[in-house]
Amino acid sequence: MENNRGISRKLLSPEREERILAALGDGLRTITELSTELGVSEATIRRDLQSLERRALAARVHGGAVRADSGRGEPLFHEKTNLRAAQKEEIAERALALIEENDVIYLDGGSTVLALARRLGAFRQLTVVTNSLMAASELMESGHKLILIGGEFRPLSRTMVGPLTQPAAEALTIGKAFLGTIGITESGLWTTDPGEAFTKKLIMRRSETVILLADSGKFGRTSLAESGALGDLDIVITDRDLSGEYRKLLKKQKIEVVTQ
Amino acid sequence: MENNRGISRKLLSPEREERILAALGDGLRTITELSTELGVSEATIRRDLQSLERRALAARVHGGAVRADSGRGEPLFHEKTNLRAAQKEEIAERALALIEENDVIYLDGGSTVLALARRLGAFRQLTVVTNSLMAASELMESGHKLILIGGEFRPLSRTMVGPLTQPAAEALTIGKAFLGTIGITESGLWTTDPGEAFTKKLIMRRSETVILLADSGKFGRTSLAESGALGDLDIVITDRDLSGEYRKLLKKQKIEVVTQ
DNA sequence: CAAATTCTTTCAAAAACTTGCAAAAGTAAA
DNA sequence: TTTACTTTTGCAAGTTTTTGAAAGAATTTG
Repeated sequence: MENNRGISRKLLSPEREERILAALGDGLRTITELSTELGVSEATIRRDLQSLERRALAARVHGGAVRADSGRGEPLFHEKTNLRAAQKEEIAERALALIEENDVIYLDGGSTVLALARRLGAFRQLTVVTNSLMAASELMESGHKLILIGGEFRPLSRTMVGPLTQPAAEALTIGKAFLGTIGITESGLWTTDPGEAFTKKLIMRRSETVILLADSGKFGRTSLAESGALGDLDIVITDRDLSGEYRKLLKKQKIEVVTQ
Repeated sequence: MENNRGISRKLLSPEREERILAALGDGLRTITELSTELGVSEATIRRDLQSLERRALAARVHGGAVRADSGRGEPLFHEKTNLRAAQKEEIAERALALIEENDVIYLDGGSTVLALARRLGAFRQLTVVTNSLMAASELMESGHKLILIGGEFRPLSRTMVGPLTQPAAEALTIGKAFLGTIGITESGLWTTDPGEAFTKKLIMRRSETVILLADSGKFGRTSLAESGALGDLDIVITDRDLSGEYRKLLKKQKIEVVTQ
């Protein structure tokens, strides 16, 4: 037999894939539940879930799994995708006001920035640099000059991240960078993936103006990897629910806050 | 019998093709089911499905098969030309035979290479480098490691091209590069766009084995930009209609020709 | 910290797949 | 029609993949 390095399955039949995803439909399911429900052993369920996880269709947790709600490229699992949709649209609208014709802008991954990408039809001629395949799809036929940062593809966020993004990014100078984030605290920005953190920091260095798009729910949240300091930011666009505490914190760092 | 590299059937009768596709109509069917249903041996069913798969009409999985079109999530972007589609599928099938588990491969733009990308599910673990957004979309959920070459986006071909692709490409070493082309003549390969030519040449330099996928209609055609010399190629995969003239030419350059 | 649960890895059996071969079924030319 | 040739088919041998069980590692819980 061939050496397959721990990858234990070639393909999952579409039928069972379908059934598992359906079973995962309503929240978290345990391995035992899935096993009895589909009439196969727990070992098999584990292998199936491995396959689904590898393709970013499900996320495993100790004892079970949840569906990776394919909400257009947002890394949210059991959590709601569109709970803050209204705020995100508002924030995108405000970000749009910061853009001028002929700008060179950078678009990060994340649903808030994607909402901004959808609005760029309002302009005639922009140079858009991005590491997000979602944003790129959105802008493919826009007529704007589109530059993709290469790198390793991260299925969960549908972005290119990691060290390979460096050489290409170093060759560019960006006017306004629009970034999203998982969380923001006193000590800086937070992201789930180290590769993503790497690329975010890189882009901040190469940008004249760094603009963070973060709804108020992001404040106070942390995650695995630190992806930049507050001092790296020039402008933060958020919604009106931002607490006074963070308002003060940003002010102290001389960061312009756009709200309302 | 002729040597067909594992492809064991020339043609499937339209009548049985019809019957099998009808049987596949509603979801996944097992080989045994199909065998008893159509009254032929399982071996024959397997060969029939092989034929259907080769023409992208059905997808096989361990234990059975599903219809290709009924499955979810296929048509991401509409494919333009179905010109020479059969040849392209054949060529892709031969190209697939050159790939081994754990290879590092490069996929160029173009519909022939895209047909190859669609078949990569047959492997568990590949590293796929590409400058094609179509190929990337196809492989997003494949579980393969996917690396996108960054650069300026060229809408027509949905690829990243030009000088910006250089820094990222220079950082990689590719095992097998699968390239398409607009035309191929005595003096080399031809492409419509200088930026695309630049990137093709770059990739050839970074690849151990350069494999050109070109149906016989490409031979003798030129275009705006020269994108490489014949000497840069190691293998050419084409269809059986290749004229003796070009056969000789490739032989003289010590290029392996895979046909039929 | 230990017990209980869950996960990963390994193994062997079962199921499914591929390939080579020879017989059967087609096809085309004489 | 016969003959020579090609293609398809079913079988069988050999290979690969999937699966469930079990042992040991890792994680969670009390």
